[in-house]
Amino acid sequence: MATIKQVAERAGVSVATVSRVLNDNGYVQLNTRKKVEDAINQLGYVPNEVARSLYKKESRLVGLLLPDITNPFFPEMARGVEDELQKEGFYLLFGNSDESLERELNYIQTFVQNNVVGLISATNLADKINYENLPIPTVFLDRGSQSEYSVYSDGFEGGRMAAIEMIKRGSRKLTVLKGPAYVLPAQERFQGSIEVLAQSDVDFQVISMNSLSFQEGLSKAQEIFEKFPDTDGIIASNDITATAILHKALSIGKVIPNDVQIIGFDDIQQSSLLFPSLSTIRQPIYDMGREAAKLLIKLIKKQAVEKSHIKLDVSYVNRNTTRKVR
Amino acid sequence: MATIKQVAERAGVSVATVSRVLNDNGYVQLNTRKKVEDAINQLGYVPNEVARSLYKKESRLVGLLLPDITNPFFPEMARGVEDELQKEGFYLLFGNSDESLERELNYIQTFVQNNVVGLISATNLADKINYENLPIPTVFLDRGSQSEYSVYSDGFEGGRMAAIEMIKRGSRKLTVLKGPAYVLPAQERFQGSIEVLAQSDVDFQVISMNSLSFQEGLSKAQEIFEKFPDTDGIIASNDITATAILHKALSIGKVIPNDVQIIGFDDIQQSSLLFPSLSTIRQPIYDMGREAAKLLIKLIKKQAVEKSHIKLDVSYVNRNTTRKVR
DNA sequence: TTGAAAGCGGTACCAA
DNA sequence: TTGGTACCGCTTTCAA
Repeated sequence: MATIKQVAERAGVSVATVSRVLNDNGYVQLNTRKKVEDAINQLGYVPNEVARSLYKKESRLVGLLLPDITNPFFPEMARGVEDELQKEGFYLLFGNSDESLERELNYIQTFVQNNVVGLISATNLADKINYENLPIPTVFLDRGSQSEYSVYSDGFEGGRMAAIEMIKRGSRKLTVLKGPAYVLPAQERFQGSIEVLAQSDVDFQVISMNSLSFQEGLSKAQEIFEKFPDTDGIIASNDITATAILHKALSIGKVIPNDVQIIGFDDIQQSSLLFPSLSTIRQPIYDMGREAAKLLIKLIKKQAVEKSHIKLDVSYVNRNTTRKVR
Repeated sequence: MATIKQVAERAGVSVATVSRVLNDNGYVQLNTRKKVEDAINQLGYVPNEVARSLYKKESRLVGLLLPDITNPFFPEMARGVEDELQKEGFYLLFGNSDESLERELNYIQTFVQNNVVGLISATNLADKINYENLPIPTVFLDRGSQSEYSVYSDGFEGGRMAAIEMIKRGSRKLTVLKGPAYVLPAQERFQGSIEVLAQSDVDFQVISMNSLSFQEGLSKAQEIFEKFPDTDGIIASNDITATAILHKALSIGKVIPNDVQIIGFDDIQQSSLLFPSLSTIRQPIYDMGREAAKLLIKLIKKQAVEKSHIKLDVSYVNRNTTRKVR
């Protein structure tokens, strides 16, 4: 690995001059520049980002903290973040917290130690407090308005939509799944659904979940179909649990959507691949990632930020676990 | 952010001494150590990794290069890599290449500029050549033996298994999908299947695909069912295409697996969630990630490496797109 | 057992 | 328009 010193020697100039042509600032005569560029090419020199980062006290690195990239919700989001950051020449330091506070704090510290210029966090667990004294801007993804900068989607409205569609499509005895309290976005969805249902003429019941896992969905579905065999519509907390419910329903011989309508939330990729394909409330996952990155970039560059809380719209995706509307 | 100098001042010692207690080497008297530790705690000091990295010419960072995290195959792999690296205190710099050589080279360069201590690459496109003059060890993931260090699974044997199972379960007119030439692992699978079929008494045909996307799977399925309506078994290149085929088959009224058996490759998470769930050849995706990380760690630590090419076993996963064996 | 100081590879100020 | 050099925060050698 060639260094700036070697380039300077070969070009017969000082390191200061090399630095000038590298960063394209200060005065450099044309033929001096030429000499330096030749030397750079001959040596295959690339500047050491670490040295640069040390002096400037900032890098081209951004930290991205996710609960678990293995959850199909997050890869799309990560991709949105990356694609947007890449345009501006930023790179990702990346970690999964598994919703463990210890892991989360550990990653945050490591990111900071490595001079990241910003942080995007999509975890549920951590309190704002853990991010408060950081020397760098932070954007929270997929969580509500309590934090200073955030990008999320309109869960409340999504919950409303889900309930409205279920009723419109004929369900009269609904079951609403309620996600665990620490998953904030799931709470908003739930509230939205409840609001609509409470104002309507249908019966409904609420089942609380301890996690949004497939396994948990399966066992809750079992419970629902056993205890309330006349349920004709289920509003799930996300697509994973909706998928589990669909699975269980099919395996015990329910006809979907005739016997039971099912609606999910998120619209992860696989939801359209199920058979029957899953009707759901779509979050613009990829765009959420992009918006978060765009917001962070503005913060990094200390540009004016018009909105510090960016709420994106959700939409109903009509597929085959809900009935045709008459 | 406190610096080592501030710690030294507060503790009334030199920075050299602070460094010694930090790294736990050299002689430090017990009460000196105490003073330093107190100062560290009072100031909330954490060492600057960038400065450390600059001097030592190595970091705690590892580069991970994937084609696309959005492809459900890769998150699990990435998780395996991360979980193993984390144990040793390494962190991930991460990028998606989209199989673009330009992006790939760009990421590699950035990784190197940031002093990564090692690299794991799961891309298909890039030639070994792009990695040859790197100053750091590289492990190739999910690709064959041409490269110096690699972790992959036994695609050839997997391809054989797929064909054997299809025949055993009664298919007599098989269609084998062949992935694009640049996706090396897909070629091996294909070769394995072909070998078995060629030695058997069944009819078979080969359809070449230009990509392993869902869309392409859908259109090839259409073609197959139109042109060869008597096909009673399809061996797909991966689970994504198998899913597309399943979809198309169901939508035109085929009964699965009675009319047509379908077998995939990979066993990505969603395959078990389909209805009917997808029979497939399972790659130990998570373990592949872990093994790659373990191998890289050995290389980084310059420990002896017993095997530079790690081939993991695949297995047949019997689900509901293949028939019960009599 | 401790401290002074050189050096890692850059950037940027100041003087020439 | 250029070069010398201090400095970023840390590690390590050498001398005390």
